[in-house]
Amino acid sequence: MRMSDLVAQYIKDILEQQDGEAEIKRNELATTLGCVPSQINYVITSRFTPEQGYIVESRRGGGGYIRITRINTTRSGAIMHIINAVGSTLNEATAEVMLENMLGSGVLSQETAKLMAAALSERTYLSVPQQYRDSLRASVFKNMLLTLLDT
Amino acid sequence: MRMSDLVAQYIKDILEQQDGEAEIKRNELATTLGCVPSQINYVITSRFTPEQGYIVESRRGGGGYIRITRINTTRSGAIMHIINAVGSTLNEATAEVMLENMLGSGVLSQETAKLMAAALSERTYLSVPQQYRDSLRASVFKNMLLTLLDT
DNA sequence: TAATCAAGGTCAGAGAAAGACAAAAGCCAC
DNA sequence: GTGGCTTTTGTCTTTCTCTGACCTTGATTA
Repeated sequence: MRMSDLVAQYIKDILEQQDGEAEIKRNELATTLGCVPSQINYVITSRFTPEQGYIVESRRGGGGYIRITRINTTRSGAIMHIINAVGSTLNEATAEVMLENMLGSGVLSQETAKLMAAALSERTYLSVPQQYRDSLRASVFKNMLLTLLDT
Repeated sequence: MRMSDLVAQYIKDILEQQDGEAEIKRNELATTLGCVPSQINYVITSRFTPEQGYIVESRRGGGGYIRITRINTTRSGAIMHIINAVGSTLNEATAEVMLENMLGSGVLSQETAKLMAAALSERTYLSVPQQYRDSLRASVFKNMLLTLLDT
């Protein structure tokens, strides 16, 4: 197993145990896992980005630390958030961005995201007059998201 | 026997042993079988394509790999069958029966089935005049099913 | 306040893997 | 034997990982 995976796993374990928040000491962790300190930075910048649903804060100097927080600790919370953000109409581009974000933050699986993208794509709505499409899309999107709340 | 056949056979053996999933290291395999690494790429692109029922994922860099997954042909076949069975219109009741059948035969997961049901429900289409709904539903259904073929 | 110590941050370079692609070599059908 | 396919090989590229040297920031202490 790669060193980077090991470090990532270690951090994820802490996040899991501590409800989405992990505070580590860079040097200490590097020593524990037997790697060089900058490896920790590498892992954080490559695997714990905002894109992937994490916030990272740190502090230097004596008593310094690195704190990694998982955004949207609960899946339902994230989904509710999106549902609320969608108004009565929704265009395709916006829908796609939202799907990508949810995919990136692990709220949706690849399969689910693709499925939803298909159900929201303009191409799928060709048989319906343009004037109805954006409100239809909003409705489809929200109804699909609602079903994800109780899984 | 040709080198390419040897490589293909080797991969198929692993797929057989490991329940449809083979993870290999390109250079290692090349060394084992006594060929050049790009030979492996050739075999994969010529014999393990999506058309032939495989999904290939890979990763470069230290600790990289190539993962080949055999797609479940029974599932794809079942999905294709449904797609072909749906005409240019589809009412809610029929859609629901189809979903239930697929759920029952394990073609769809609970989550996927619920998601699709939401995207096809009459309630979701309230903003669209009735006359468009059944063709819209058919279109949404087929497009969603298509995305399930390559997973 | 200045010096010192204790963190973490940055960045570039080396190395490890896979990918792309084109040239060369085989193999058939005709 | 020629044209067109598949196979084989090699070269160069891209992506990802790991490391070390040096930098910046914050706390402590003389």
